[in-house]
Amino acid sequence: MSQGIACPKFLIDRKGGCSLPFARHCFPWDDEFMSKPETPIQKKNRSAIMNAGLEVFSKFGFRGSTLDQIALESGLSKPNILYYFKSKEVIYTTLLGELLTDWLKPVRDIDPDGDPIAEILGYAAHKMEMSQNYPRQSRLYANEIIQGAPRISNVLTSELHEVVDKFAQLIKSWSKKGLIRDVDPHHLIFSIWAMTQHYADFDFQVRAVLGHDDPFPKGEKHVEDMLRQMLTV
Amino acid sequence: MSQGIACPKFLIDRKGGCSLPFARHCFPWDDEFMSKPETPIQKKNRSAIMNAGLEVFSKFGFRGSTLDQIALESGLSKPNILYYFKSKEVIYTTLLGELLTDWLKPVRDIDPDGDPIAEILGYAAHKMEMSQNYPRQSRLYANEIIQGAPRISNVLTSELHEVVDKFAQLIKSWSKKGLIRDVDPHHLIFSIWAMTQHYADFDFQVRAVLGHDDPFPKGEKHVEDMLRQMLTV
DNA sequence: CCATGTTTTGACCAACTGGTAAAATCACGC
DNA sequence: GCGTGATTTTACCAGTTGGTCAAAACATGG
Repeated sequence: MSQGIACPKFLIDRKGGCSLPFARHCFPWDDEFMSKPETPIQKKNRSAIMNAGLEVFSKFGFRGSTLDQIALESGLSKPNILYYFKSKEVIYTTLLGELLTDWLKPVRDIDPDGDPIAEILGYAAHKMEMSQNYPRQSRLYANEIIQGAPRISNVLTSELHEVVDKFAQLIKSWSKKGLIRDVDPHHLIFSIWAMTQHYADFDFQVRAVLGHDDPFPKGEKHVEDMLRQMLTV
Repeated sequence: MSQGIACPKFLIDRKGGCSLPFARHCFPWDDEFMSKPETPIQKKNRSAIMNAGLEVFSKFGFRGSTLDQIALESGLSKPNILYYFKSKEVIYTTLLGELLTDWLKPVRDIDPDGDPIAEILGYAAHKMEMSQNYPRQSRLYANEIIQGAPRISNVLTSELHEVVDKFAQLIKSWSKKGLIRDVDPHHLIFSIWAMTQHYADFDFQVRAVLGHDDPFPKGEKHVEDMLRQMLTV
């Protein structure tokens, strides 16, 4: 996953200032990106907090998670966590920010000049790997959307909307050229998201239903099969 | 949605007793199903609480929701809510119980002697209507599963597992008879769930991406198209 | 080994949480 | 219109919550 700059622009000033270290001491130069480089100990603790936050928030959502849970999970004390991140909200939005970067990149990376079916299937396969290897990120995102995306609605209606529209136009043009079947591009994208993220978000149900059978090799094959059938002329 | 008996067996005794009215007064005869019939006012208030609980729990999950929110939403005072339901947990599990009944029924109703593609597409269409008309139920369920289904894992591994296996066998037999393409039945079911529930759980994202275009007529068409392509030999 | 800045902690707070108890109010059959 | 049980409210509680603060402990370059 991306390291990313600590404070994506769209998240600034939701609760005053950014989430860089020394949040409470550094407000004057904080927004100005004058911050000193991270010490090893800062790096270690900040990443421990991010990891613990991901663990907790992805399960219980923002409201359902507590700093005490994150403290326990990260092995740091609560005040110590608030030394590295100004508030619970900043931990959460920082996680969301990193996530969105990783989420949007592979859509942007789709090659308009590549083979249409290979490009689409490749994207789906990539999403499938994300579900397999980073299920917590997917669940964090799902939690936020289910709530009505209170903290990222602007990103959804601007950046995501834009990037998806572009992808949809590309799909449409492939259809027109007869390279793939005529499909509703937006809803095709939704079904890719739905089918792939399902394996992360509903992991528990999937495994409960399958018993001891591992979901992944077969699941990926199935999704590929499904899309290929849908797209092949 | 089903009215359902107020207290499904599998939910009994999670936090002592059932969720019938007069919960606190009626413990002796509560489990014995000796309860008096509901008065109109009980009916009204209990349904107001259920509705408010659904509204709140579906957004914030169990941990993230508060009785105060439910009180506000339902227009009743907090102690009054606890007069009708013994605890926050009982409200939640009652909702989950009703939900699971409605969730499992259409799977059981699939006709082994019907036309395979019509049966599968019919089931998908039904799930799609559920997403359109009862999105909060879907989100409540999603929230519970994301958390690892702490209160319904036994139902998932028993009743759901069983009912899905039966459906999967049916699909397999249809494949063998050459009535539909050879597909992985379990993962086909997952993709139906994923694609249809996506329109409820990710409603906000879907609408953000689509702009002013309504998701539903086209979404349903797309899902139908997708499944038909997948299943037609 | 000391001085300075960094990191961690313990004590604390006001607001909120789920839940209780008892009194007050209400509805309705007689 | 009165009595009885159903319903609602008021006041309250103990535990949890996000967050603060000042002091203590630590690290580290000189």
